[in-house]
This record gives sequence, C-alpha cells and structure tokens, in this order.
Amino acid sequence: MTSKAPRGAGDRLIYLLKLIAEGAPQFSLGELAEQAGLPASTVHRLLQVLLRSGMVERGAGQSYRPGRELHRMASQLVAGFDLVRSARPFLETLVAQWQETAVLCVYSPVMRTATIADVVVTPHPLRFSVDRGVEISLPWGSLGHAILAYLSDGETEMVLRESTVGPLTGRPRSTRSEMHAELALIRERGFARYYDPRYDIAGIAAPIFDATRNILGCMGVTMPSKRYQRHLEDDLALAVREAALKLSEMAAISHS
Amino acid sequence: MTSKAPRGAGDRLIYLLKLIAEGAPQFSLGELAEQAGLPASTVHRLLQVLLRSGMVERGAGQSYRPGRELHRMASQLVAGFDLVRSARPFLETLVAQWQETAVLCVYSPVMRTATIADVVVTPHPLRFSVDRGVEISLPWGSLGHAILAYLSDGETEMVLRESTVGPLTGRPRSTRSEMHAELALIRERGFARYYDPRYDIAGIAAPIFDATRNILGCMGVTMPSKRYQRHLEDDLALAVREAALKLSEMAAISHS
DNA sequence: CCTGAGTTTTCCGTTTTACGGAATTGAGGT
DNA sequence: ACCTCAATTCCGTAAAACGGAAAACTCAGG
Repeated sequence: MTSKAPRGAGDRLIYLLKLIAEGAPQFSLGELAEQAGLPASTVHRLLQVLLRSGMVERGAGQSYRPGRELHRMASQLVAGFDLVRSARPFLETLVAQWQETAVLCVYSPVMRTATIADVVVTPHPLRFSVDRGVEISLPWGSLGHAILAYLSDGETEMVLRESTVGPLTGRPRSTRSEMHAELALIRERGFARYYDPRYDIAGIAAPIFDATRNILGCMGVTMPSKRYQRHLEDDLALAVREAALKLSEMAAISHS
Repeated sequence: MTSKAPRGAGDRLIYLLKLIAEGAPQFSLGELAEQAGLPASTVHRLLQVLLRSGMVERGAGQSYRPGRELHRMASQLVAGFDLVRSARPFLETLVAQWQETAVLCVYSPVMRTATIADVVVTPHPLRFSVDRGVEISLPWGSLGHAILAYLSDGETEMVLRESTVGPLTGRPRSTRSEMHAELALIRERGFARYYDPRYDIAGIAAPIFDATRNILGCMGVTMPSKRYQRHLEDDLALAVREAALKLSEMAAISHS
C-alpha cells in the first residue's frame, strides 16, 4: 500500500484524487495520509485545495468524503462514454506493444451478430485486410468465440444452429461437444485462442462486459499463423485479456 | 470563458481537469490554454503531470484527450453512487443556508408511493417531526406534488383515483382541473410550493431525475406556514430547484 | 465538568517547484 | 522544399510546497 509517493503538488493531488475515488466513501485525514505514505500536514494542505474546488467535502464529525464536484465530473465523463472511442487507446497500445493488428468487435443481441467496430493495423507489411463494419461469424475465429462463450445457453444454441459452416472452409467446424469444451476453456481462461494453419490465420481475443456482466463485445489481435508461433506463451493473451478487463471496468456504467 | 484562473499548481490542475471533463473528447493545447486563460507553456507543463498519471492521453496528431485513468476513476465513482448518500450534502447546505428542515423523498414506481429517505432538521425549536421511511401522499403537499407533476398521465390518473382525501384534512383536496393546473405550473417553474395555514404547514420542493428524465424523487424544505412568509420571494425556491438540478446531474447515470 | 490520548490544524524556515516570456523545435499544409 | 502556426523547451525569477514541531481541537471516560 505504501508505495512511493510522487513529489510536487500537482502529481500528489492526482495521486490523492485516485485514492479517494477508489477508496471508502468516508475517510479521515490520518487514514488518507497513511495510505498515501505522506506526512499528515502535507495531506492536510493538499486537501485544502480539493476542498476549495469542491472535489472533496467534509462529512459528519471530522471526516472527509468525495465532493459534489467530483461526482459531477464523473457523471459527465461516464455520460460521454462511448465504447468505440474508449477502446481506441487500448487498441493502439496493443499494436504498439505487439505489432499485430488489434480489433474491437461489438455484439448486437437483437441481431445476434458481431461486427468489427474499430481496427488498428499492424505495421507489418503482411496483414489481413480487416474493415470496419464487417460482420464476423460467431462460431468461428477467436473474436467470435470470445463472444459466443459468454452468451446464454439458449443464445449459443441458436447461433450454432443458424450457421453450421465456416465462412472460409465452407464446412462444419467441429462437433457440438468439441465446441462446448472449447467455450468452457475460454470461460475458464478469460480469453480465446484460434489457430488455423490451413488458412494461415490466427488470433487471440477477450470479452468485454458491462456492469451486469452482459457481453458487449470483444477485443483481440489477429495475425498470420506464422507469426502466431511467437505468441504461444501467454504473454500476448494476458495483455489482451488485461486490456479487455480494463475496458469492461470503464464500461461498467454505460448506456448499454 | 476567460475567468480568472487560480494560482498554484494544485488548484490549476483541478481547474484543468474540470475543463477537460466537461469539454470536448479531443482538444489541443492551445484550445485548453485559451479556455483556461493560462499561458500555453504553463498549460503544457501541467498537462505533463496529467499525462504522467494517465488522466490525459495523446490522441491522433498533436491532440490530447481524457485518459483511461480518468475514465476508470469516473466509473468507480459513478458505480458507488447512491442517491441518499449523495443528497446529504445538498440537504445540509439547504438547512445551513435557510434554517428550514430539508427532506429527500424517493419515488417507487412499482408501488406508486413516495417515502422520506433522508432528513436534515432545522435548528428552530418549532418544527415538524419528519421521520425517515414515512410514506408521503402524492396528491398532497409540496413533496408529493413535485413528484406527481412528472409522472406520466396514466400514472397521475391512477394516483389521483386511488386517494381522494388528504391525510390531514380527511376530505377531497381540490377539483381535478385545479389539480392539473397546479401540476402544469410546477412543470413550468420547476418546483412546487405548498401552503396551508389551516394546518400551519408549508413547503417547497423540486424534482430529481435520472439520465432519461425519469423521476427518481424530490428534494424539498418544510416549515410552519408562519415562517413561510419570509420565503414568498423566489430565493428559497430557486435554491431548492438548483440543488435538485445538481443532484439530478450527478444521478444522470445510476443504477436506479 | 474535567482530564487525557489521539487527531487535526497551524506555524514557519528551508527547499523545491512553479511560473511564463522568449527562443526553439516540430507538424501539417502548399 | 518552404512556410506557418502550434507545441515544446529553456531558464532566471518568484512563489509555493514541504514537513517537523507545536498548538488546538475532538471525543471518551472518569
């Protein structure tokens, strides 16, 4: 907990603000000071700044609490939330770190379809052309699986029944039980892998949820199966899962 | 726009954060500097702090945008939002400023009833005893009217039909058309007044909405009709309306 | 009502950082 | 390549931040 506190009034204020936002709805100066690893007098002075701006208010007795201005700011930000726009930085980070095309995919429950909402392409010259708006098939590929695995049993069933052939292969993908085993594995791990050397395509994807753990879509990376070899370790998969998790957290309260 | 900017790194950071949160999802250093009324070099330095902490990120080109950390903070705050707890400071402020008992009232659409969720009492020795949990009657009193005025026509009709007598008077309150005229007036003004010298009670209340302008409840002040005289001017009414408005803004995204 | 332990708040000399105009660098357009 | 405008860096000055220590305050318990 007592991580090294930053120096400088500005950095420290942000640092405190974060602690306050994720901390208890009611706290004392001492608690905050200890948690922040800062001297009480310093925390006190910084709290005056937050108090002055309404970001923090005084509660019953000698306690402090998040202020109305802070809440108002939060509402404004959340209200202006947009999955696609918010996902962008994550996609960009993934590409910057792993050099593979990153994709955001949103699921439409009414249509029972998923479409590519945003893409950041790899700098590699060899890459698939992935376009926004393209519908992806749920029973096929890492992106589809990452969503399919989190649909209700009924929905999953309907999806599987509706389409029995893969979009590239043109033939049944796998048996029903193989499929269910794979989806269970995805749920366990928190991400989906896909690898098909026959069509030189591979990918890793992880689900994105809203506050009630309804699936909103998924985020993933796709690449030629050759390059996939480098990522057989869990490093990339964990990065993708982590990004999707953070985005879910951000989307937790949204006008789904 | 060019209000006097605060001095000191801390104050200025908060000031910028607010501008960023309520401003465009994409902005340039120059824009922000002008809007803040600060020299560009200063804004630049402060942005480094926000950048360092992830509260702001760089977008395409040379632009800036609200960062992931800021969004995450906002989600956490909104997730922990609670109408009753959030209303408290408003109630306290009202009592401190006007010395009259302030009440938060929440509406339950399923039951079609409103109950008192929180109270901060006046310091005056002469006051009504208002208790949490008490159900209030919608067709009667400022609190009830402030809610009733914003129900759908159908709901309003059902409420009026269900209860035809006032809780204190024990007799029909007013004609249907009088009632509708009053509710229209409330909608126009944004607050409800009530005054009944026969029972020495008076009050002013304003509605609280969620993001889609569904009514969540209301906030108001009650007092003996004697003291009401002092508040015939719109000052108190405006204060109540203002408080309810701000709370609505905060509640804009909530798990109602 | 008084006392005492534990906080919070103020003080103040020292140190560090913030400040912002001017100069430089860099991006985007023609 | 060249131009323009905005972003970024520099740097001497000025102002705030810093935090230990002392004072004031709060809340129990006697």
